[in-house]
Amino acid sequence: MPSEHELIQQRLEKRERLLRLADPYPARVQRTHTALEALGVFEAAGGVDNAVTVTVVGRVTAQRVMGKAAFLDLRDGSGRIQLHFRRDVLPDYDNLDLVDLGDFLEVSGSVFRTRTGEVTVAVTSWRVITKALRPLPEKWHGLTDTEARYRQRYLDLIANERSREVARARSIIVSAVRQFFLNRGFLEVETPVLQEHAGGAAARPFTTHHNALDRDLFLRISLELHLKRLLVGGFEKVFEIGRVFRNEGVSYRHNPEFTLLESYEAYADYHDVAAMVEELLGFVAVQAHGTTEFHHGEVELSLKAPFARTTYHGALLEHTGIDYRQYPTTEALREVARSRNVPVADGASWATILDALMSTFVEPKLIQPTFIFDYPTALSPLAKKKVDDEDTVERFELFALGYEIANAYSELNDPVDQRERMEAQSAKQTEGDEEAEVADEDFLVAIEHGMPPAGGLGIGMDRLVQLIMGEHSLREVILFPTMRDRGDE
RNA sequence: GGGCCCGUAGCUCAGCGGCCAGAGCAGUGGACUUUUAAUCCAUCGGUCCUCGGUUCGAAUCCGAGCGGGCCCA
Repeated sequence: MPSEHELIQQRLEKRERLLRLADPYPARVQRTHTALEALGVFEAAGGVDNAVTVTVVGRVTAQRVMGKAAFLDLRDGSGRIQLHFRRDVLPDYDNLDLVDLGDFLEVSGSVFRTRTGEVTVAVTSWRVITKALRPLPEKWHGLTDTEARYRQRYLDLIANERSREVARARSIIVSAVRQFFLNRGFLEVETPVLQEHAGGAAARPFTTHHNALDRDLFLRISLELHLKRLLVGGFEKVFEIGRVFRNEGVSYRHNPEFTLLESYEAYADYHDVAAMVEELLGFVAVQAHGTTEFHHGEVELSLKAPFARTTYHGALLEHTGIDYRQYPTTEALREVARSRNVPVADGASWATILDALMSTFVEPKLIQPTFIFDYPTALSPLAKKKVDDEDTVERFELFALGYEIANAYSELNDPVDQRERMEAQSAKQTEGDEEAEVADEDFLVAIEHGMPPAGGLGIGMDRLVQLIMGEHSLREVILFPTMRDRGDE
């Protein structure tokens, strides 16, 4: 782009001229106050002009030059402060010609209030501490192009307060979740990302290769099987917040890498976990918003316990009139799906079809947090069966705003049952179901040594941030979402 | 998977068959010592996403592709 090229050339020339005066990229800078603190000490000193002197640093976001004086806006991590430069006090005033929007300055001076009322630094000395070579987005409209916001997030963060707010909220939410589990005596652990078998969930893994070992490895798709090994090892409460990878499409709902929380608590069951999840969401909401009741646009959301509770069978029956127990075969269920215009792939299993019915007719209706208990065994190869019902497992999922937030089981710890179900999944994979679980012999050997009864939980952290912040797209809560190649350049 | 919308200057956008593609901001030059979307004058800046087609003539119409967004089952 010739025009952009010209803008960069002009700035490169200014950089050269600055280099002749002083290094415009110094390693060390002075700073006595942030912008916010500078405003604060001025007020604390009684709002008297020139009573306090500060040195502040930050990025120039606006310039209003009037011949022999100039006002610049300086922004740092705390906020914004105005600077006043005067030719009669600054021998190097003319060097302001070398300053562009986007450059970083270090400035010293006394603080005063202008006649229009703005607290401002009367600059007595200044220097460039970073010369920028490319122009920033426009000051008034900012950066609105969604694609550019995702591909060049740094520009989005410079231009859009909301993006900064979401990023900060994410940090608060993740740290609140961590604090919640630490407070309850859970041990935070880290388990392998590179694995021999990518198990613990139904998803296609990414494959990679270890050269020295000359062996293919997979990026993990869940945290489950290693955390359970730690239960075998004797830790009673463990959790991990980690990145997992699923080799699926990219959209506003899916990113190939996302952040998962999983926790396991020995001697607890899924009802204990449900109670804990209610507390957890309430805690996180209070940390982020100061309250469990908040709204996103029209939607009033309450994360105050207790949440609504229903069952898988009951919810599907209520919203569709379908009693899935009457359709025990794949063919019968496929016919039901067809009659409701739910598209079903040719090779789809009974469980997959059932899941399609749930996601189509039930999940989108669950706006307030709602627990769905007791899933079909066929959907849940790692959960313990109900005592009185072979076909149902002790599992719940929590939904809110129409999507899944949490997934929990009374964990299957009968090694014989676990082996049978893993081998059944394995057989499905051999038949071509690429999302079926693979048998992990090492894991099976581990639980054959005895894994205590336990309640396990998984929460998609990105979804949780969406829920708390009311963001529609996953790409708004992931700083650097995966994007397709643009194909040019 | 289906439908709709968008892609024009660094940024935000207009132009929707007809002189040479425009505006604001940013940039450059000038005026201006309390401005704050500063103001005023002048000026530079384009692969109109890509490829193909229709036409005397295409940013504009048609087709395909690429990228992005929204909606639906």
